[in-house]
Amino acid sequence: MARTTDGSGTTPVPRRLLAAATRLFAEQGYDRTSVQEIVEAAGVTKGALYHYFGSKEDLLHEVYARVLRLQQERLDAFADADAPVERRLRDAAADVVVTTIENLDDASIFFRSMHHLSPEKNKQVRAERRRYHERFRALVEEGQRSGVFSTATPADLVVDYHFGSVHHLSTWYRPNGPLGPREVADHLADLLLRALRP
Amino acid sequence: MARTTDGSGTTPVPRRLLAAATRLFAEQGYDRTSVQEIVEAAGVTKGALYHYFGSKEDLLHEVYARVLRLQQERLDAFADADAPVERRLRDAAADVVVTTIENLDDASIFFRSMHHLSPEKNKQVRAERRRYHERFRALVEEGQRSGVFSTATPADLVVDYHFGSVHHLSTWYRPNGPLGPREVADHLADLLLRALRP
Amino acid sequence: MARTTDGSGTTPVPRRLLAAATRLFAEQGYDRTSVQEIVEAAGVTKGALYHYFGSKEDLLHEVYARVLRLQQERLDAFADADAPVERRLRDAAADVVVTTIENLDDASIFFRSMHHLSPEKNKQVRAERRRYHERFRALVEEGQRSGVFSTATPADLVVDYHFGSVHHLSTWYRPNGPLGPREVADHLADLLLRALRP
Amino acid sequence: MARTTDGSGTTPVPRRLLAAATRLFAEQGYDRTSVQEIVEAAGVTKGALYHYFGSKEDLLHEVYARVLRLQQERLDAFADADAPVERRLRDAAADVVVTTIENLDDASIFFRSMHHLSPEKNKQVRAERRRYHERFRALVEEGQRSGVFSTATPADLVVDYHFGSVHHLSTWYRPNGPLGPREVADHLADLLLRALRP
DNA sequence: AATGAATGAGAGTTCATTCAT
DNA sequence: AATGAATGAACTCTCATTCAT
Repeated sequence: MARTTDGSGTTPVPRRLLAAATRLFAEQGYDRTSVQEIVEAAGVTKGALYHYFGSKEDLLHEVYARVLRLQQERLDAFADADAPVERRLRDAAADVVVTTIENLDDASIFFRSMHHLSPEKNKQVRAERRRYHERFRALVEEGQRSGVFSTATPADLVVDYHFGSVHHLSTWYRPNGPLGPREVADHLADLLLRALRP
Repeated sequence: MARTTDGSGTTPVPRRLLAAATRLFAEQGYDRTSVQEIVEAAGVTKGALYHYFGSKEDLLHEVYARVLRLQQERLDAFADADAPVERRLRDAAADVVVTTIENLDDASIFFRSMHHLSPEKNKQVRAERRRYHERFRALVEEGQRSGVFSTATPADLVVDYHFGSVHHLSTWYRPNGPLGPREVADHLADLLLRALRP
Repeated sequence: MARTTDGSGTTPVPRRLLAAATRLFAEQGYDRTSVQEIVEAAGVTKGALYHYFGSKEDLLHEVYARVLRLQQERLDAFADADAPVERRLRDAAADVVVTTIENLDDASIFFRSMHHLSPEKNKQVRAERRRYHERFRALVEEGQRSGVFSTATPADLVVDYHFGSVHHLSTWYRPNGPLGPREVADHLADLLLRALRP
Repeated sequence: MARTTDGSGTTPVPRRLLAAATRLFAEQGYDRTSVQEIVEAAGVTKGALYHYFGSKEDLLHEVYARVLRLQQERLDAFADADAPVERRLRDAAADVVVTTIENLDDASIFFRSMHHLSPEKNKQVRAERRRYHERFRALVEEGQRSGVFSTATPADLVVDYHFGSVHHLSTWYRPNGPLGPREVADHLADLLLRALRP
């Protein structure tokens, strides 16, 4: 009886809905995905969806919340490590690339559909996002203060520079392309660190 | 009689429609903008829109075509200039930042709504986009061959790194923020060039 | 342990449900009140409601049954009293005004939602209603036969005239208006009796 | 080609929709009538309805507006007539009964569905309603001042008394009952005038 | 006695597009 | 060149009710 497909089986209904929504939002965009499509992909009825989620938007918000939590945890772990700052920044910069590639669906949604959230939820997500951004910036500033990074560019801009390339991954990265996640991550972290050389 | 408002006056109807659509697509996204809103903003009726454009999607495509044409022209000019390659790359890299900031609406649309185009049109836009990308990459490769740029990172990845930050601009750049277009452009071009130091 | 709030406590569950339903039906109308709202207001779950009541409509019918029983009892008491007919009619006419004002919620429901009952239940309520109407009419006819009331108007119409104004109370009467229930009742009974003067 | 049925023909679409809505709202109530039913009865599609009316509620509001206008016009005509006040009040009181009976559908809707209007629209309708009420009250007060009507009851209450019976008509009046509109009107006006005798 | 997950039908509304004029 | 009435399909969301536990 225990199956692992999305359509039905033992996976809890909310989990199935979230998985189906994630895939469809990434493939087609939030607006182009109908609630009907989601419930069909999850093998339940509309009523079930609205039993667990208040609205279609809530579903989107849940996708975000999950990604944000995951990324923040990983960044915290790397930033708190016992190593020189250039090592910690490099690891964090590379890790966000790897996890982004490994969750390209979530990433696409994140960077393409955030503006579909209501002002209220948008604010909430932006706040959590900012926390993440600032943790990263703190690493850059730490290196700048200790002289291992150049101070030519404001730390803020450096962070935006790097995250721009991370967001961009979902546009060009293809799983069966010439470079694997680790290789891309190393290259992008490399570019960041090289740009920061004094 | 000659007025300059969008609502009516001497500006040709197709131009008015395009301007209204650009603004609305940028503000609300393609899917969330109704044809009704566009024609109201342009001060015409639906019939007029469908007289000049085959569909709502055509309107989006026209927005793209205009941006692409503009950017390609500017890139060609900078790349063909008579100057050292590091100068030409720097100028091109900075210019795309400035023109992106000066047309943030178009940029938002570009990076958020491309997937709303039909496969056919999407292909066409991607082809033109690739041409642009390759011209840029050629500059990087030229510098790598001549030894002024490091060969540590594949040129393709370098270009994606930079354009990631350009796309990202519409997410964080605010006209009344601390940095003007030119300053941001200098910083971002700087980061690129520094990352390419051998 | 003995609490008096609606939300929970010692009040029996069916009673709590009925009270919540009465208030909500009066405030929002029958159709606009969801079963979910009722059970939340009563502090129970849907299962409990459907344990005690067969359907949402049953709840409405119970509200009616309670009001009808109460009004019939009071009318019978006044009509059976040992007093001249003009006194008995006057007291009955005034009393129905007072009790209507004191239970404006029930009254609103009564006059606005009767048509929401199924034909079957509607018939039942109409039958009990008719019994009430006829008891009242009998008083008018008694007075007409004995010559204390004018026979210019058919007794039926007289009763409808008076009950029209009673139904109407829920439209205009406000508890903190200039007139109290007793004063309104006296005035309306007065108008009825004056209209019946030979 | 020129047919007069509701389903289609030369009657303008908005008129057809209004007529269908009026009938259905009266028969089933506002909440129990679906937009689908209305457009089917009018022989058009939903799109057509929303082309002319902003919402289902707008349709209801239009029904009200039409009735209010009609009634106000008639009351003004009777009140402004050149006749003794008791004659003018009598005529106005009887006329509102006749026109109510002749438009029982509108009347049912009016007195049963007003609370379905949004607070905003409700306010508007109440304001127009009050204007009507006050015109009527002015007649009563005029008679009270000149001594032809008793001052025992406040004029406000007298008006509510009469209109209660008018509203009530849609509850009990049946076209094929023993009394015609004119007869009922005479009786009810009679009761009012008799109640007002000094 | 009571839960609450799940159903499934139907609600009001929006919208890109067409077409007679 | 331009109108605007009308279409028809799709949209998100609500709800009374059922049933295994």
